Amino acid sequence: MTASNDQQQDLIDSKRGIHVVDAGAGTGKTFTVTRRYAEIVDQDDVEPEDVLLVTFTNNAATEMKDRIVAHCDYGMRELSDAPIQTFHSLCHDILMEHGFEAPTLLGIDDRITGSTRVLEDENVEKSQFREFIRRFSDDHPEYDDFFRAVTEPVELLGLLNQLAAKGVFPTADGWYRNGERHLDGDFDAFREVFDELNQPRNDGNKQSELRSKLGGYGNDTCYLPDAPEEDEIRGGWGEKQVPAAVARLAFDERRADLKNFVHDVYHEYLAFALSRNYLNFSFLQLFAFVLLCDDHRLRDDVAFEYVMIDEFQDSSEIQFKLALLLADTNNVCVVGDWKQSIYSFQYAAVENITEFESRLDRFVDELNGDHERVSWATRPIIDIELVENYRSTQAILDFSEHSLVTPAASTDDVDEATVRDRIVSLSSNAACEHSQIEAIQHEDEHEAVLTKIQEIVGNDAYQVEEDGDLRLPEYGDIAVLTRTRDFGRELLSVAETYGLPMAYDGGIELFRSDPAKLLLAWLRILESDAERGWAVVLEEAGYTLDEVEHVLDSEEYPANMQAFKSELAALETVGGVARRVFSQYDYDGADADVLLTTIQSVHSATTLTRGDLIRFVERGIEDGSTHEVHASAGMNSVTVQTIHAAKGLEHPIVVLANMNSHRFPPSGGNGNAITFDDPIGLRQRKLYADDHGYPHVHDNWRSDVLRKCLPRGYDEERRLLYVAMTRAESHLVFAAGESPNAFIEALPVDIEDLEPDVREGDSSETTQGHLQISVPTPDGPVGHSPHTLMRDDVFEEVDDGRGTAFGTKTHEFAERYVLEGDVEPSNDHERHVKSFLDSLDGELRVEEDAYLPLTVDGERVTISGIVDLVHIRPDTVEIIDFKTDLGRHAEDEYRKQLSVYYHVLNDWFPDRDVTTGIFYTAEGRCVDIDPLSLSKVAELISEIH
DNA sequence: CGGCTAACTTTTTTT
DNA sequence: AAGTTAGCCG
Repeated sequence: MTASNDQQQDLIDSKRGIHVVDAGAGTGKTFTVTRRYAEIVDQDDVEPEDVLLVTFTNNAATEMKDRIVAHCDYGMRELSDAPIQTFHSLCHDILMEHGFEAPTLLGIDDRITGSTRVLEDENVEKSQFREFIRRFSDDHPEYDDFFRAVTEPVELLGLLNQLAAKGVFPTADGWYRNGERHLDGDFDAFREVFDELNQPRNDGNKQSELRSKLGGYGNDTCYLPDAPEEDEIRGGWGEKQVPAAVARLAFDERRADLKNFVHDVYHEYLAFALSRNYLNFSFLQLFAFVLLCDDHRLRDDVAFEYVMIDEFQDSSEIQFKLALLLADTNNVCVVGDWKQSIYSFQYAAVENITEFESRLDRFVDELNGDHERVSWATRPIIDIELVENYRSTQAILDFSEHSLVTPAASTDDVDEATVRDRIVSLSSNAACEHSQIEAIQHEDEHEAVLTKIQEIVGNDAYQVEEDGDLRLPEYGDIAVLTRTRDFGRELLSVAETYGLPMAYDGGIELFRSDPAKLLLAWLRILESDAERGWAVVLEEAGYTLDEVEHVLDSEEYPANMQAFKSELAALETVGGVARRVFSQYDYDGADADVLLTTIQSVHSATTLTRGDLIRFVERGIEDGSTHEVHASAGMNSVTVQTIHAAKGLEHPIVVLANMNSHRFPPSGGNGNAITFDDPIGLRQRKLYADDHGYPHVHDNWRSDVLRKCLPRGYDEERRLLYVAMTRAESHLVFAAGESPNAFIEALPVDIEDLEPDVREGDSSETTQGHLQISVPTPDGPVGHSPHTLMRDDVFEEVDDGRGTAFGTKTHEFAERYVLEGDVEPSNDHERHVKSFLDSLDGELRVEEDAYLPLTVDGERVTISGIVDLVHIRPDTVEIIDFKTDLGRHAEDEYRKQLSVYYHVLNDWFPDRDVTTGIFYTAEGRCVDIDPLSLSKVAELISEIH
C-alpha cells in the first residue's frame, strides 16, 4: 500500500478530538495508524513522548515502531524510548518510576522497587497462589466453611484477576473507591435482563426462554429444604412466564460474609505477592491505576497530549479507564473492529467498542466522582469507518459476513437485522475475482485435509495473486487454521507420516511433545531405572508392546541402550543430559530448541537436580504450560495455526479445519464455585451444617436462577469464525470430520464428500520434522513385528481404554487356565474364554513366542511377536487371537498381524493345516480369518522400509 | 405445536 | 456444567 484512500486520509489528517475508528479486517489499519502517528509527531510543538500509542502485543509495538521510523522524521534511536507499547508494559514503566509507595494507597505496607518482578508464567504464579492459600486458610479458620465450598482454590485467583480487570480493588478495610457497588450488583440492570429473557415467545403461545431454561431446576442438585419448589420458580404446568417476583427473590441474598471472604483473600494475596517481591499482569494495571487515580500531580505529569489505542476491541474495562486517566486532552483515538473481538478470556470487553459512547460517559463520571480527573470534553465523538479492504477478494469478504449471522444451533437466535446493521461492509480492491470457496467432509478429516492440500498445490483453479499477477499455488501459500491446538498437532503428525511439508506456528504444550517425553524417560532411567522410563525408550526404539514387557520383566536392557545410559550418567549437568538425548534422537526441531532453552533458563536460576528436573517436566505435562514455536522462515510449507494465533495475519489460501461439533459454550470464567459477575453479583455454592452439625455443600438455588439470566451464547464463536475467514486472500476451504458443526451446515456452501487419497511426499525435509529418530539398534530380534504392520491409529484405538484392561486380564486368565487349570472366571469375558477352552481338545499353547526368520521374496526378515493361543491337533494348527468386541472394527488390521503368524506357523508345522481366527471374548465367538498371501505380507513389509 | 425429559455432547484461546 | 436433540405426550 503506497497511497491512502479517503477514509484513511481523513483519519490521518484529523489529529484532534475523540475518534472511534471502525477498522475492519485488512483495511490497512497499521498503515493508517502509523501515518497518523507520523503526522502528529511531525508537528512543531509535539514530541514522541507526548504521544501514547498502545498496542496489545509486544510484537505489534515493534512493528509499529519499525513502520513509523520508515515514514517520519524521527529515527529508531529517537523513538526507542517513545511510548509505543502495551498497557502492561506502560504500567510497568510507570510503577518502576513512580510506584514505590503505590501499595500503601491500598493499605499494604510494602513497596514496589526495581527488583519487583513480573510473573509471566501463570503456572509459577499458581503454585505461589496455592502456597498462599494454604497459609491463608491456616490463619483464617473463620473461613473454613468457604474453603470447603470451593472445589479448586486456584479458581479464586481467576476471580481476583477478573475483579482487577473490572477495576474492583480491595483496601485495608474495604473496597477501593466505588468497587463495592459492583460486588453488590445492580438490581435494575438484572431486572432488565430478567424481564427481557422472560418474555413469552410466539405471540404468547410459547413459554419464555428463561422459563424453558429453568426446566431443569433442582435436577441433580441438592438445595436446602427452604429452597422454593420448582412450581414456585416456574409457575405451574403450561405457564408461559416465570413469576415476576422471582427476580427479587433470587437477587436478594445476604452477601456480607462472602464479600468479606473475597476481600480478605484479595488483599492478603496482594500483600503476599509483594512480600515475595512479585506482581502479576493484573496487579501491574491495578497499582498503576491506583497511582494515577490518587496522585493528581503524577497524573498530570504522566498524561499524554495524544492517545491512540490499536485493537481496541481487545481492551478490558480497566484498560479503558487507564486510557482516560492517561489522556491529558480529548485527543483520544481508538481503532478496532468489534467483529474481531475474540479475547474475552483475557478479560477483553467488546462493549468497550460497541458501546463506546455510554461507557465513556459512565467511566468519566465514575472517575470524576470525587475529583475532576478527566477534564476534557467528551463530545463530539467522530466516527470513521475504514471500508476498503486490501487483502481479500470481494467474494471472501461477502461470504465472511455470513459467519456473524449464522445460528450455531436450531435454538440459537441471531438477530440478523441488528447484527447486519452493526456490520460495516468492506469493499475489496483485489485485482481479480477468482475465489474458490468450498467445504469438504470426511470421517478421516486429517487425511481429507492433506488430500485437499495436495489437490490445491500447483492447481490453476487455485491461483494466487502476487504483485498483481496470478501464479500457481505452493505449499507455503496455504494455512490451516483450527480452533484447538490439539487438532493442529494431530494434523501435523499425520502430515509428517506422509512427508507433506507442514509446520506449526504458535504456542504448543511443549512438555507434551515427543522430545520432552523421551527426555523425561531417560531422566527416570538415570534416576532409578524406572520401568516408566524404559518402556518409553524401548517403545520409541520400535519394540512391540510384548517385547517391551519381556525386556522389563527380565531387566535385560539392550547393551547399546545401557551404554548410552552410562554415557548420560557421566554428564555433569541436566542441561548436558538434555542436549545429549536430543542429539542422540536427532531432535533438532523447534520443539527441542525451545525445550532446551526453557530447561537451561530454569537450571541457571537455581541448581537443578535430576529429580527436580523430572518434577519440573512432570509438572509441565500436568498443567500443560505452553511455549512459542515458530516455523522457520523461507520454508515452502503449509502453516498450521490456531485462529487466535493467526489474528492479524493473512494467507493466500486458508483451510478452516476442525469445523466439527460445537465447543462447549463459554463458561465465562470460573465454573461453579465462586464467580463474580457485574452487575449481578457473586455466585457460590454454600456450605451448611446438617442436623448433626456435619458440614455439607448445598447448591445455591439463587445462583442457579441468576446464572440462567446470563446467556452466554455463541457470539464470540461467530467472531472467531469471522476472524478465520478474513485471513484468506484468495481461497477458502472449510473442512469437517464426522460431525460437521451447525455453522458449516448453515453456510451457503456445498459440502463435498472427499475420499482421502494422500500421496506420499517426495521429501520430508521441509516438514518441521524432528520425529525422524535414529535410536540405538536393539539387541533383540531384528526385523518387523506384526504390530508394525498395523496402522497406528487403529491399533491404538483398539488398544485403548477398556480394550487394554479387558485384553490384559483376559489374556492372563487364559494363560493361567491353560497352565494351572484351577482358576475361576470372574466376568463374562473370562467365562466365555473358559467355555471356549473347555471345548477344545488337543494341545493348547499360550503366549507362543514367534521369533522366527521368515524368507519373504528371497529376503530374510525376522518376525517377532507373541501368539495368544495355539491349538494343536494331529492334522491342524489353529492360531487364535483374543480380542474384545472392541476389536471388531479393526478386523482388517488384525488380519495383517495374524497373517504373519500364519506364515511363521506354516514354517513350523509344514505337515499340518494351519488356520487363523479371532476369538471375541465379549461374545464368546470365534471368527475365521483368511490370511494374506506371503507376497502381500512382503508388500506390507517393504512399505515399512 | 409446545412442554417436558432423558440422553448425549464438549471441555480453548494467551498479553 | 450447560447446552442441544430426539422422542413422547397432550
